[in-house]
Amino acid sequence: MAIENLDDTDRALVALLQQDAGQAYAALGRAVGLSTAAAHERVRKLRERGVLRRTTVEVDPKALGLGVLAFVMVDSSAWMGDSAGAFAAIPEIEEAHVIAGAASVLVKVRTPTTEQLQDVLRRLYAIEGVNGTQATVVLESFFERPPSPAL
Amino acid sequence: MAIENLDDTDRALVALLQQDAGQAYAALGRAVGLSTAAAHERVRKLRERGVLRRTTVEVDPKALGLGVLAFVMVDSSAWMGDSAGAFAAIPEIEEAHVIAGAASVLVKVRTPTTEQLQDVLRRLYAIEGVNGTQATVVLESFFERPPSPAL
DNA sequence: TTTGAAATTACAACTGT
DNA sequence: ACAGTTGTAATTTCAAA
Repeated sequence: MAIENLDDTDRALVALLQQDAGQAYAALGRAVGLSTAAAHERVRKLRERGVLRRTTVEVDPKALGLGVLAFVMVDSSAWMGDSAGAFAAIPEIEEAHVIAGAASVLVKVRTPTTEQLQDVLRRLYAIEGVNGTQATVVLESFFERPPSPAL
Repeated sequence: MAIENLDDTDRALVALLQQDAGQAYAALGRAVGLSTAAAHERVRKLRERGVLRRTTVEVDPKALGLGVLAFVMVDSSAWMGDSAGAFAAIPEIEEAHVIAGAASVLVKVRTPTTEQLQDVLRRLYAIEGVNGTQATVVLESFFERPPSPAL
């Protein structure tokens, strides 16, 4: 699952789909020099192998009423390695990563208001082992984009 | 563009599309109690209004050879408000946010190796006004998911 | 909302490597 | 066996009534 063998065609297909997952297989095939069915089969296999996960839509967070974005460093006294579930149970948390360094978990949080951000912090404190948080509020997002495939 | 008026049906459609943007309009309509064409029209308008942006595929970063994830706090002496382009020009940077607090920009970086992470830091230093970076390497990602619509 | 034509997807059977 | 090609049936999209 980790080390996958992707050729140039696979990588091109991934890049094209990241840009626009709605386009027809015929268009994908044309772009990489393959027939419709061959492009289809390649993509099916990429999905099967787990290289491609779900197809989603990017949303404008502000339009959903999510105007506040913050990153929170979560300090803990205990080993947080299997607390993934506790973080996932807080829907406002978009990402949670175990990090090297001072704090032990870094989370990305989106809420409608700063009051609700505070409420998320309260719920973070309720997680077993958590003994401190340090929130950094985002003033402006320059951009957020999908990972670009390594050369 | 910022304050949008979404009813419950719109929000349900957004949530369904985030989960699986590939499903047919007939299925979407059934799920929210609408005809195929009505669901289609709703989604078309959500796109038009910019609530829904592009449809993409989620990829497994490891499968693309992107095994290293890090968050970097970028300190600067000058106003970084219009340096978005300079950050966007570094493809390894997935997100860049202007933040309140000590450092002035927070970036999310994905690279194949830590050597290449170091190279990204070098390129960050080359940006006008940048005078310091502080990288935090991710040991394990619990999860990364799309923003869940506010209640 | 329903209808229907055009486009697209999904699945064959087949071919060459 | 494997990956690709063409052909075709079943779905789906999407505009018009």
